[in-house]
Amino acid sequence: MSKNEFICDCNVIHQDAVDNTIKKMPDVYTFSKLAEFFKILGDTTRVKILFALDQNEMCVCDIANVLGMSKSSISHQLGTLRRSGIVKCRKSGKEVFYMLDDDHVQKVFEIGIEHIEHKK
Amino acid sequence: MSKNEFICDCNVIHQDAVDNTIKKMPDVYTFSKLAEFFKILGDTTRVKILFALDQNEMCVCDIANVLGMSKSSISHQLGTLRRSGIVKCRKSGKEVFYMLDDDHVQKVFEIGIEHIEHKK
DNA sequence: TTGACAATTGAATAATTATTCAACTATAAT
DNA sequence: ATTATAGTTGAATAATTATTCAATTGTCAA
Repeated sequence: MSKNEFICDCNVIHQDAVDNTIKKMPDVYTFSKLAEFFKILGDTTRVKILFALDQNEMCVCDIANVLGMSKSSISHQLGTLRRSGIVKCRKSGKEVFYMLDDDHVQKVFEIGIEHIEHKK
Repeated sequence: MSKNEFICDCNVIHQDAVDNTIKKMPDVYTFSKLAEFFKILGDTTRVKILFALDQNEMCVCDIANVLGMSKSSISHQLGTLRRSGIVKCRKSGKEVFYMLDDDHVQKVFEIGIEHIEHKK
């Protein structure tokens, strides 16, 4: 019984590549945050919301109308986006205006769309 | 009963912004593909795999050892990544080497990590 | 202060999906 | 041929999550 069986159900084949990669691996927290970031972007409703917010800052009712969905559903998703630091908001009277938090989101978005167009 | 109630449970507040945004909205297919692309990236196991493949092309057993997971689990995830056009592979004897499909993935990855570091 | 409306929130349901397990295919070596 | 190993695959389970519904909060106008 090799020591690898404690870790995995198969042997290392290319020891150099494996060691080299393990050495460079970021910590668990970074991977977890990175995956969470992409996961939040990975939903049809949320990419539509982000597209809309990339055009203009908007309030919940406007977004609901653009997407043809309920206020509640949009508000839930905006909450998710806000808690993940992807959008931010400002209040004005009864309305709450949402906007993209920073330009990383916008960049990732653009490259994402580029990728989709490229694959067509 | 306003005509908006057929579409949504609330009224349009800023008609210009709404109309402007609707006019620019890409088709459903694009949003669907874009969301799927991000969804595939949005998993801890898959971002780790992609990080590894960004260092070196690797076979299934090597990746399994780097991540300390089973061959089967890694193979399932590689299948998902391959079917989404995010990784590609080449066979060599009994082994199958996986690598990133193109540099869009790498770019999105880098900006993603940048975003995480920036938010720390 | 009462009514109307923008927005949020918690609970429930329904749908999606990651990993495990077991069986299987394909290639290489003895 | 037989054995061992790399990899794939389908089904099942367990966990996660998007939307709906109903109730609630906060703000403005009459």
